[in-house]
Amino acid sequence: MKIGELARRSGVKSETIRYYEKIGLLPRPARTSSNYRDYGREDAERLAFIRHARGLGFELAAVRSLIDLAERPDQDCAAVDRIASLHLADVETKIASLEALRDELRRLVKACAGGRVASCLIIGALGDHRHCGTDHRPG
Amino acid sequence: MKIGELARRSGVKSETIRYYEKIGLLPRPARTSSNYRDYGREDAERLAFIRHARGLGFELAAVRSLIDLAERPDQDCAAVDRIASLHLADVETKIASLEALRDELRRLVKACAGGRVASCLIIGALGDHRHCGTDHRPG
DNA sequence: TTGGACCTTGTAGCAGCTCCAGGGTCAAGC
DNA sequence: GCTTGACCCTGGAGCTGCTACAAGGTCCAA
Repeated sequence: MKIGELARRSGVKSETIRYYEKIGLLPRPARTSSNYRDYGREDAERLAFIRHARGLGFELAAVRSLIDLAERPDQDCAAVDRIASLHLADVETKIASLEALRDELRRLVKACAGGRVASCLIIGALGDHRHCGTDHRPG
Repeated sequence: MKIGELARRSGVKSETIRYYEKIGLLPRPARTSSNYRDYGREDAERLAFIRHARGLGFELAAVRSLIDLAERPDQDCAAVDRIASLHLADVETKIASLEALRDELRRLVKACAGGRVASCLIIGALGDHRHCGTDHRPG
């Protein structure tokens, strides 16, 4: 199977597949006589695994660890659980800060009653020094 | 005021301030005889505006637009409202997909009852082809 | 005069792709 | 046999929003 077909089957773009290979997330596949990448079932499965993990928001480093773990079936799966739990906590943190952001944006948008920019409450809030202490940035 | 003091006052790092200048978000400030950047009150206010907007999660392009608008006080503030509303919608979308992610991660983590990797439900789910259709990626 | 804190510039790095240029390969149709 | 178009190859640049160097200049105090 050439890269295009693998891309169609997996839902991962050819460029991304090549990128995964470059960073060592996918092994270098066999090559045809004309130097085209030639993938098999195992490659497709590994790529599917990566796609699922990425779909769940795991970073590439975490995906790498998960693959390593999946290849050592005898080990205790506590390490897997740890990676997933850390990621879950991370997602929960992100949600919380985005919710705080959302609430503040809602207040601002609601307060805007139209009119000139000069009296715009959104612009006013952005220039307002009373906001200096607060920092909503996630992470 | 030199860049270090502006950084301390604004809570924005010197490197970031220089970066904002480089991309044209801050104007090039006056210089002292020894070529140090020399900032005034207006610069500090503009930087505070940027920091507030960034704190609310606006992208730099949006911040640029907001600054442009803030400098035309006679205009209708509908454009401001539009930028903020779009951003709010964006944040809400992100929250929704993160919540879906969180729910799925919670299910997985909960399902993991310990034991060997071979029987780990998390690893199992990642390799499972039934997940192929779903894509949780935000954006 | 020496040290340390500050400033200057330019460049490279992070994540995770995405896209492009400039070329090679291959099958179908005329 | 030749062209067309779809596909493949490599290497490198670009995206966001900083952050972190390196290598040097400036200034003030002990």
